[in-house]
Amino acid sequence: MLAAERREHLLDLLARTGKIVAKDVAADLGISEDSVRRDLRDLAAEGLCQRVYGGALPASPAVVDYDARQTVAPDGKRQVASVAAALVQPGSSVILDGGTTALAVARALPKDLACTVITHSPTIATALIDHPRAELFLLGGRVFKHSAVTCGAAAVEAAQNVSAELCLLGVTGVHPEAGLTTGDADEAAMKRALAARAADTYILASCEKIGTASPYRVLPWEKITGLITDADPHDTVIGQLKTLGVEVLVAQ
Amino acid sequence: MLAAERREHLLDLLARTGKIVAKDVAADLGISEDSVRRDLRDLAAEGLCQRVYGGALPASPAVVDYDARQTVAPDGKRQVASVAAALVQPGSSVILDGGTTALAVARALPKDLACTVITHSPTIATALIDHPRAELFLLGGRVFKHSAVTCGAAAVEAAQNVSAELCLLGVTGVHPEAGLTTGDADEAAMKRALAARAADTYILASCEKIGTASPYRVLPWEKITGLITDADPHDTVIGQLKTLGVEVLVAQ
DNA sequence: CCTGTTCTTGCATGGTTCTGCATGTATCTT
DNA sequence: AAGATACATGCAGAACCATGCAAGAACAGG
Repeated sequence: MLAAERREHLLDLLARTGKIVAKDVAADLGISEDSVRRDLRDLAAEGLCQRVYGGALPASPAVVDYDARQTVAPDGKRQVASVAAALVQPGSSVILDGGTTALAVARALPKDLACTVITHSPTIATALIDHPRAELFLLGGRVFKHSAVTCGAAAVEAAQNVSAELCLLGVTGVHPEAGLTTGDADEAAMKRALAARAADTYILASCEKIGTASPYRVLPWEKITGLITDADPHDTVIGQLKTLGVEVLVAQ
Repeated sequence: MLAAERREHLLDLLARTGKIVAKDVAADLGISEDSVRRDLRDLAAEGLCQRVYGGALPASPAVVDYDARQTVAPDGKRQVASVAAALVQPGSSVILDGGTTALAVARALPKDLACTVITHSPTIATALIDHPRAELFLLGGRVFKHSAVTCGAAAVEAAQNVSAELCLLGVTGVHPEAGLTTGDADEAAMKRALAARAADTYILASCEKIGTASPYRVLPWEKITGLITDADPHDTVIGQLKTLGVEVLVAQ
């Protein structure tokens, strides 16, 4: 592993997990703690991180301000994203929906993960440009401005030509009776088309979506593999979903 | 193995694996590490990679990010963009290429202009999300990371299904004899496909492109309507182009 | 076909940078 | 307060690098 690459890795880790433990990283990468410490010292000297006893933390808020605004996903979404990102196997293909939670998933993917990402969101495509080993496929079509994703006939048609192991879908409503719902008919159709092209479909649902419903039905429960959420596992709605046979992955 | 071929190999390797270890490549190709190092040094000098101890990494994404996000396009590009944006008639359709100059054009479009923008650049699509009256169509396909645009068979096929009054195309080289050129074969093909779908094609060429050539020919002079540039109108190369019958719009 | 020039390549050299270890010190935990 | 953990420093070996040089290939002109 190149020294510069190692430093990249550290920054990436810091951005994703919010902290670095020198000992752990050294063990992970199979290098001495001294090297890690030296790197951290250098990074701190450049203002890229804050050195603390035992490891490092992100640089002071003032410095990361700009990045932070971009990366700022509420904790819940970040946790959901992190669980979802872990589902993506090296070498596999994943269909990634648009939306802020899906964007958080894109950002939670390790920088050096070799996988194929298929998406209908230009925002997500842009976010993944700097993942050198990720193969990117963008589904074209009319851009639906409200959600910043492509939708409509052309986009659905484009989706017919891809397939993947995994589909990670965002929705705006998760309700025991109403099912999975969203605010636009075209968007709902697009989500259906995406889900149909993957072996497994997981729903990304940060806790504020649970128990709510939007006008347009996306999918019935039978069509999905599971739900990823940061909601309290003992929540009554979550309980109802489990009764319906939905696999619930809880992000804490 | 030819020197140029070797450099291609290095760039390819860099794009695929995200890093180059001089030692390994030298062993793989059966050449001395010195040659590899010399190549890497040259590539780095051209900004095509970032030289680090032990090998090389992709040209710093941080720099690209910075450029892309900061609205600060160099004055020249902004002037070119402003002239190009003025060519877009209300109610018309325009095919917009990727690249920094095209991005500047997108930003130069009046916020309330009602038009249809067709693009293969997710970056440009994202930039136009907040133009409420602009209809946006994104051409899908495999994302070519170096330029952040979709390229390849699927993208070219998608381009066959659109048409427009105007096409605004960026290139990396504008040369009287070599014609319009760019650095990637797939990208060149995509640009040709885009130009073929518009009644008029204008080339966006900030002054540093004038008189230079890249490996792959995009279009001959006959296929384009005009050139938009901020170069000195009395420049000898510009004079030669005019002699060739190219309409030159000079941005001041 | 020959000759001189230019470019490329591999090698040798000497300098620079990196890395892991050892040591003594600082900091944390109990 | 004492033990454990983390740290900075110095050091030596290793890896890496720029430079200069010479041999060879490619090329142009005669």
